[in-house]
Amino acid sequence: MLKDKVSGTTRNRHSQRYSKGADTRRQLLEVAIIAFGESGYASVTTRQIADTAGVALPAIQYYFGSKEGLYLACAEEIVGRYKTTTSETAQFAYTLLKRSVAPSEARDLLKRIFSGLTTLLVTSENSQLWATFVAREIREPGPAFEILFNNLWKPGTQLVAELVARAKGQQQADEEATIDALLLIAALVPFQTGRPIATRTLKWRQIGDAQREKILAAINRQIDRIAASKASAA
Amino acid sequence: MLKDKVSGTTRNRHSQRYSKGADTRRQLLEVAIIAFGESGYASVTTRQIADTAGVALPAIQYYFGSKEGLYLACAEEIVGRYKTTTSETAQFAYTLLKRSVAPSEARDLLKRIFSGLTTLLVTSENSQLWATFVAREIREPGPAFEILFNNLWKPGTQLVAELVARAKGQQQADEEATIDALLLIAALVPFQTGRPIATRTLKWRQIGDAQREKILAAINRQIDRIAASKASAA
DNA sequence: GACGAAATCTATCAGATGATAGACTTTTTA
DNA sequence: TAAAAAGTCTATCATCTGATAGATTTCGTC
Repeated sequence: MLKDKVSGTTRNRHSQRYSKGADTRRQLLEVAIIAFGESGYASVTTRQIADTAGVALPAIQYYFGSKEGLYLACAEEIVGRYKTTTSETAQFAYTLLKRSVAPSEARDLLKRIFSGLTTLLVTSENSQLWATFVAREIREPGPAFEILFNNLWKPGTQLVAELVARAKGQQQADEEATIDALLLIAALVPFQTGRPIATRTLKWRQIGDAQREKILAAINRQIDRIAASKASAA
Repeated sequence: MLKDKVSGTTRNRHSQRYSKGADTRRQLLEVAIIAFGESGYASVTTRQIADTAGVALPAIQYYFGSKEGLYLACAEEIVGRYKTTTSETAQFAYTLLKRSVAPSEARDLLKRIFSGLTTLLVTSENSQLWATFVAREIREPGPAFEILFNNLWKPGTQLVAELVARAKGQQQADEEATIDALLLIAALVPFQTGRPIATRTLKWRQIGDAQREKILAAINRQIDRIAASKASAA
């Protein structure tokens, strides 16, 4: 038997009897994140996942309790991976925010962050997979909404909003800066969630390094424009 | 019997025997657009639609042939409504584009268009319903993709791209202008597709007139910023 | 008023889906 | 080496889902 169906961390209490299941569990998670991300919770069947993962159907119930349990486990797995990937930059940014930040400094850090985000969400094959999972759950709140909102979205938008405010010469993010931050983050949507239509509209066959540069240039233009409009009507 | 299952326009050929079904058909469409828009094709069951519409289950097969037929009919219905709603502004814009347009003129027209779009997609209750339908099909191409892409998305983005180019002092939309246009359109996403998370991030309880003004102000800021950056590195 | 097309209904089917039962296999431990 | 835990499998269940069959009702036409 298995105790904690969701996190699955309760194994090897004081003497592990037999543990090979970690591989199967990981394999199921891997396949499920991709499948749920591509097609959504309702469209994916447990049989599809089990078949693709190369395991028998009841393995899902065995390791995750239910289809929904598997879905939640995917979200937790993603949060873990994301935090690992972005911890350096995030740490640096939070440290910076504690002291007074010059507008140009905030602007450059914004560019740096969005360069990383573009790579993470648009270019890198591996992260596209879970990025679609997150994007879907964020725009259509489901069982995993809270965990993704609190761990990914909320800290991310807050950071961007604070930096936008600094770039505009303010000391703290107000509502206007937060809205600008949302629009800036939304600039990634066409190339992540909206990839099929963006490539078609721009007549791109793929999004490679050349395209990545053009996207980044457009986002940097937008950051520069925000920074340039320092004294806003308030 | 009924001939054309999808468009359903083949009735009353030369002498209509008996026709009450138009009401039922309309009612099914109305309910289906909302349901598909809210939850997506796979998550909605034909029974849900039939029950909500207050008709028996086989009515869907009778009028639309199949669930997918109903879905396609929804898309056609939406295209019709959208064209009706936006034809004035669109006509005006296309006429304008035929002659040389001053940057300030293009900028103002952009603002006017996005003011209308914001009302259409964000404020107005009626259009939110089908807007979610369109947004979903656009980002996850399904059976109705082609019709929505060709009739709504393509002409819309082309128009915005041309105006963005003019606002930047160019005579024609190049790739950079098209990307800027995509980012501008993407600015609506947080408040349409991303409404639940945007309201939560901004601590808004609803999106009323006050919020609409703030959104519009942010979009206008972005348009002004684009127009201000006329001489871009090319 | 009778005929027939149009429309709507009840009942049912075949397949898919999430979940479970229970037998069998693998590995650890004592 | 035998007991026990962990893991995996086949077979099956109950339910849901899209679709169909076929009877019944509605209403314009002649």
